[in-house]
Amino acid sequence: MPATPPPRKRRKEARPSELLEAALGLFVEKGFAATRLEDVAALAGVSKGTLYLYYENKEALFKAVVQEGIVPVLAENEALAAKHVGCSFELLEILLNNWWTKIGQTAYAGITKLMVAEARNFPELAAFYYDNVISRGRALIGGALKRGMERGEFRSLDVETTVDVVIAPILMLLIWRFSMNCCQNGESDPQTYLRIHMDLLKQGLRKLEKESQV
Amino acid sequence: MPATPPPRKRRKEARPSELLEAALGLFVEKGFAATRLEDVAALAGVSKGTLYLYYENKEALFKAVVQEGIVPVLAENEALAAKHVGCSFELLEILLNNWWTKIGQTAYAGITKLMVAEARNFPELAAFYYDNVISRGRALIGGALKRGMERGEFRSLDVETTVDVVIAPILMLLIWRFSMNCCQNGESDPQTYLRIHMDLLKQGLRKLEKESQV
DNA sequence: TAACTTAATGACTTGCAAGTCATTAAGTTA
DNA sequence: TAACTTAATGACTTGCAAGTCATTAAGTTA
Repeated sequence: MPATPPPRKRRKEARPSELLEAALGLFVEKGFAATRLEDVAALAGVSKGTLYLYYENKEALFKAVVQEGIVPVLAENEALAAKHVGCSFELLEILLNNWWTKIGQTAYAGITKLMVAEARNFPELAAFYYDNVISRGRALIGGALKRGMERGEFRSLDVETTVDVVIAPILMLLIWRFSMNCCQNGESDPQTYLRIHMDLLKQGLRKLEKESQV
Repeated sequence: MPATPPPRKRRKEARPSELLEAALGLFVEKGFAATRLEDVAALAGVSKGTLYLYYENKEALFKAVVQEGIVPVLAENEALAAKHVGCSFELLEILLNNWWTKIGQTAYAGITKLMVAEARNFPELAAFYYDNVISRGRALIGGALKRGMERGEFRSLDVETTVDVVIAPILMLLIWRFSMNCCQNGESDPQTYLRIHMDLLKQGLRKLEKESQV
């Protein structure tokens, strides 16, 4: 006997968020190029044709994932920075911890690795991500460092470059968990890693008395 | 009139190294999955069929690139570490600088990014790279840190985790140049970046008098 | 110089995934 | 309940790249 297909439900409102969630999961697991839109559709419980009803193509789907999931956290961090009154290292800690909590500990961490992995092959996505996430994130950390130097809490270093040095271990932590992590036998847990990074940074950035003012 | 094809030269000895060089260039530019073996062959001046005469498949070709180009630098660094007699921070500097010179400044830097990018989709390559490059590299840096802690030059921290924190900025530097780099307007040059990293590290690792011994 | 060995070729097969579009049917309107 | 609108489907088209293999011809041996 021929199996009767399940009835097709029409749920125009629920589809976009369900598709984005499925897309996030597969993009993070497989990467951008290797994710099949048919699989995204299946994971969201619809057919491939339906996906194309809501998103023009793979790139549009990806941009929507970033826009909905990551951009809001930057806005939140910008608000935190604007109203901060304490010392600058504390501000740095707050910003990095919030990023770690909202992005690093979620599936969105995988987007960081995806962008690093596929930027070269998808320059338009790279430009979108740079404008909407990276440049804003760098400005945020750069602001905290500049503030600390101006208030005499940190020693004077080139801000733009120090930003990159400060965020590199955080980025690597996010990236690692979605790449070579598989091989490692679970050494270095994130908590310890972040604590050591902040420890080294706190002592490393501190202005020592014997050093000359700039 | 039909163009006469150029004469086909038989050069069994020269082919492997020419194919490896072409493969390195394209792997680094496009990534592993997106590199077409036909393009590798063309860049090396042979046909696709010829490539398969020398390397069983794409994975074998990649392993050969790593084996010939990267593994020797690790052996060299192990020799440098074994014969070092000065202070431990100096050893750290020597190892990181040598890695930067021999790998970071060459096309091989792109292999770091490639592995991070494609480890998940090619677990066998990931395992090969982990065993032959990453674990040896970590052991090298870990040894220098352990040496410094035992001699009382560095404060006591979890070695395995500190290794990751110390190498993260170097890895990010290599990775960045082959991914999002395209978007950036040339801020933060490698020289300044490495100097700031080593500056922060030198002061960050230093054992301060007031701190308790472990 | 004829017979032979093997490096090199490239047309071909296979399989996969993006994107399309004619068809179906869920839910609404008259 | 018949006519209509549009959400949803999935077979199909298109294009691409890995890997194969029968054929060609460079260079060697007898």
